[in-house]
Amino acid sequence: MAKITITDIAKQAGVAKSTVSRYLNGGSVSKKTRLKIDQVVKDADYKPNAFAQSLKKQTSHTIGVIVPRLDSFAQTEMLRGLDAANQDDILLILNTYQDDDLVQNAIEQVDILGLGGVILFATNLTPTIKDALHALDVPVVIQGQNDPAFARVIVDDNLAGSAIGHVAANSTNTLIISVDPQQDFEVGAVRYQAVTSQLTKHYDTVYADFSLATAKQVTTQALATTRYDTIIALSDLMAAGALQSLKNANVNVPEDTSVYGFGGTLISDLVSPNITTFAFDYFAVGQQLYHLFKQQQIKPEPTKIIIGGTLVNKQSN
Amino acid sequence: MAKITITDIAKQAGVAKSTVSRYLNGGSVSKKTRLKIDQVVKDADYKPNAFAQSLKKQTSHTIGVIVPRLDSFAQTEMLRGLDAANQDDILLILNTYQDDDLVQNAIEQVDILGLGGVILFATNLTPTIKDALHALDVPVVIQGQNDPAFARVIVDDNLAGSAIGHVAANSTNTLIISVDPQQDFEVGAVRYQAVTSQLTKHYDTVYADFSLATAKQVTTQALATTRYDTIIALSDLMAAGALQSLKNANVNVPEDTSVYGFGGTLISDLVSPNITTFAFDYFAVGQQLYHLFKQQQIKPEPTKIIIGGTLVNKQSN
DNA sequence: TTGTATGCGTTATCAA
DNA sequence: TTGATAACGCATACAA
Repeated sequence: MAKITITDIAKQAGVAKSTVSRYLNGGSVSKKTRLKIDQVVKDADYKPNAFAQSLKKQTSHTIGVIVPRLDSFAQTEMLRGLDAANQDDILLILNTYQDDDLVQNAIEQVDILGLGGVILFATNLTPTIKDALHALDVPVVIQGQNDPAFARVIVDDNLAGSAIGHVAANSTNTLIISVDPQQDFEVGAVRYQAVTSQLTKHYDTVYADFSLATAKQVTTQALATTRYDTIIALSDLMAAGALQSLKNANVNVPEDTSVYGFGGTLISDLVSPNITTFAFDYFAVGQQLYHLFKQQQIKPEPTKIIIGGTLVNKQSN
Repeated sequence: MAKITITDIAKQAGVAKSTVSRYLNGGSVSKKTRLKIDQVVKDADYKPNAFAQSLKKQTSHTIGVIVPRLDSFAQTEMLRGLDAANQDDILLILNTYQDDDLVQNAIEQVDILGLGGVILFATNLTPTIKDALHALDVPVVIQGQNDPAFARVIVDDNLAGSAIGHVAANSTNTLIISVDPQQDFEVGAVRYQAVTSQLTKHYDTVYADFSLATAKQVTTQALATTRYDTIIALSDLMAAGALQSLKNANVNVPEDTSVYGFGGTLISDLVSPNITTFAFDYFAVGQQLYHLFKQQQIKPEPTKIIIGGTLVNKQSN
């Protein structure tokens, strides 16, 4: 595809290239020349060069979206929401594979690539990462952690944790599959405490890393010594891991043990029995993230947006 | 973060900016000035402006990766492979949500954003899309369809289909959940025919669209009138859909009906019983895609790379 | 309303 | 080996 520039257009239309530029950017152009340029632009299939534009304007319409993992329904749903709300930006997805160092790298890319901003799906907001974010002079919006220093969209972990905890309140012996609060404060601390605040009897807590394999493993370990009538996993995928472990141990769900998850993602419907879960509208989270980002471009302020959800009773309790 | 340019570096080092440019690009610089610039660059934390570079060089180190859907383990595994093999490029992921028009849009972005190339996860290679790809003057690599006009990496659907078909060869009544070959020739025709070529008795074929919901629905429809001893779904997710339908119909797997899938993704382990499937190494596909792309940059030719796989016997047959 | 001239940050050409 | 200069494509201040 031959690269046709603004100069070509100007030449063919018999005007100066600044006139074409004005035409393109909605500046003042007479009706006559407008029509003339209209024509030329159309048959030349002209597309402005984004590099030149960005170089000139010192900013780009590309937003860096930093995500910890792509193989998660919650994340991809949020991406879908972002995409749906997106009007005129390019979303550059930067996968960090749950590695904090890669988050640093990704943030560096902002300067290198001249990104117009950052949307960060945060798990572990380390001081270094926070500093790097603050050093940026482009809008930053985060998701997943409720840090008052940033504009953010979060799901209502208090509501969610309480709701699940409430249903399981009278369990006599509960196993909670959580995550290290150092790794994800929002889930490992906020959601966790909302759950435990409702429980009236004894409970044990084990940590996994959001993966199915680890959740399965720690569950098996726990089951080796103890019998639980309830297992609450702080994510659907970890609940699925627990389910597999229970199956291996020949424990019936829900007859012997009830299982709960969080998220309401496809996974909760995929496994059997389906997992009773607190469903978040991650698509809406994505949409709100985009809107919040656009708002930050106009007026930066650490707004907080909370997205609710609903308890979905299925077959696992 | 103050934007520090090559001119600043030059000034501070007391040399011309062209010298700094040479320094940065491995041109000839005397040891003395090299050390001097070394120092300045380091404490200034200088990062070259990607826009200016791309504008000057008329190409960028950003590769557009066009993917039909993000919420698929196969796709994300390939992305992981791409990322892992990636040395010095930026991967711009363009999600098309299985919409052919969006593929067109994505290809247009190549010119607009000045992308250095395209990696396309293809499902439906329409003439329009093929034309658009050929019109590009940057390297193009595709995955998913075996079109001799393009450099491509594909999984061995003949092998896979035959393997599954062979195991199910003597089923008396088989239901195949396929996809419209117009929508995905490789799966809907190649993989499909490899399967049917092995079957010795009767089989019916229904179409779904790779989603769990549709697969479930068409299975339920089929079960309404007929009893099958085998169901072969051309993807794991569709097999999961079939499984749910069977469960609803109180058909036992594998006692009454055997179920097979393709992919070997997490899904086959998530559902119960686990699905016997033909597992592809999608991570390797991703890696090969990147290597093939880099090779295209040097010497364009429609190379074909085939990635094999293995039959994984689980509990569903 | 239009055109001229300049600069964004970088690379490349060509003398010195 | 070095440096002055032009050019990449576009946007804008300013003059006409």
